[in-house]
Amino acid sequence: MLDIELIRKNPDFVKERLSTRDKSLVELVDEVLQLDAERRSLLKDLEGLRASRNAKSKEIGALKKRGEDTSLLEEEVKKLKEKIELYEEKLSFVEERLRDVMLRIPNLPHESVPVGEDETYNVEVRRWGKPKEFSFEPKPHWEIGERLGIFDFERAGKISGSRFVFLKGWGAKLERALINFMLDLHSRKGYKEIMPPHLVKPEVLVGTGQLPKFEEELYYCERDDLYLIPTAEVPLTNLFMKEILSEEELPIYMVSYTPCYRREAGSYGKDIKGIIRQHQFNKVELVKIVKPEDSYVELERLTADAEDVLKLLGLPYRVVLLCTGDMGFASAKTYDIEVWFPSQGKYREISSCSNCEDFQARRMNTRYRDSQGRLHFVHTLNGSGLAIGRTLAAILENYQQKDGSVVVPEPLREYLRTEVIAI
RNA sequence: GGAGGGGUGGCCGAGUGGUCGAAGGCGGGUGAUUUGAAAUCACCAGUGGGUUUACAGCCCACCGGGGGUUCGAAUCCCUCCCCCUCCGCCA
Repeated sequence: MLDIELIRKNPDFVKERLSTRDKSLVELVDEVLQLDAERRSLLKDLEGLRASRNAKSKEIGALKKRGEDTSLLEEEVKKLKEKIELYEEKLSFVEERLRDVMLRIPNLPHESVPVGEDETYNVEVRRWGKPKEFSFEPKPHWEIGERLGIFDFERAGKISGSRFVFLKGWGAKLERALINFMLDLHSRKGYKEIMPPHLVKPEVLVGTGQLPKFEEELYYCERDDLYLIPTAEVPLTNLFMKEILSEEELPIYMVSYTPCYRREAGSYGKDIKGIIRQHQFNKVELVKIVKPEDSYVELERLTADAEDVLKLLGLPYRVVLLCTGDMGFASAKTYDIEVWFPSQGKYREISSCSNCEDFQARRMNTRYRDSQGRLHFVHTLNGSGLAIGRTLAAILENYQQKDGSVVVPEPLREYLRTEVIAI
């Protein structure tokens, strides 16, 4: 959520920044300004009425103590009460609308973010590793995996539908090895390992920004009014929802492995083959809660920590700075890390590292008290470190051999106790 | 799932219809004392919102959430949520 005061005091700046994402957002700002003015005018009247009611009720109390007659005053307060109720109704209507509009406005892009309406305006900031030259035509990961008997898409379709998979044998083991490898790596670097709930309340998803705008992306359990998490970012970032942290507690670094559940509505036809886009996938997620002045340095470090996973696994990648039009709803600045897929001859997203500044903190109401005793919203960051399924796919493709076997990257060997996965 | 108990400020905890935004304690801040610290003493401090140049003053709201009774609710009623204890069930 944006700071209403910023919108009020500097509407043109807010409009300018938002329109770099999407021109139509300007209308929402105008709506906010109008509703906010309405709200304040109603509130002023209402508070005046309440003040006089309070004063008169107090007087009644005093008069009664002395045994005097109060029926006239009581009659007056009764009339005031009706008027108050009317104003309260009007006000809560306006406030509800204001809140709803506010919750649908995305974060302001940071000034260092390139302006552009789609991914063609993203800027590559660095590359690491050289794509391997194959002496044969590199196969897509699903062909490699099916031949090795480690993917079973058909039976997954039978029991769950499309975009699900059974990982079997070495596939399941490799997935598990990657989870452990990444958790171990990040916890050694000072991230605290967390196992969060996978089902969360609606307000939690409002906190991180998935609700109210992206409801159709989420799995929902109606009987219990709970949502399946689309990423560990949701429970981790919200861990300190509605809390006031002390300055010494910051920064907080967390790492978590969870499955992610996404309906992938509106992605029909995209990546139908393979395990790139699934309704359920595993991910190791990094979340940081920091002081505002540190958040941009922390974003660079977070991104570097995610990159380390690929470096250690020897997978070529590049880092892309997303443009304004391609960034997620809550983010002020995002780096995507894209890993090389030989069969596609392309880099594909495997991690997304974002600084949300105080956007989520406002929604969650997570603050900290500084040494002067003042309250500030924290800044929140998140990044995949990394998406497990896509890492597994990248390993299959980058480490495939002519005979269909796959070499196990060095750091995973101690977890898998094998150097090669063959039929 | 059943029975009972409970949710009050950063924390603990008193408060059962009218100067209660809320006693007291801890923790915090400022000052005094001290060479310094501890201890002691004095004083200051909730959060959000409105008004405003103002973190001054004034006003409004907030005692788990929502609704109700009343001239007036932290206090009474309804409802939901959460926590604790016991029983049942269960990986």
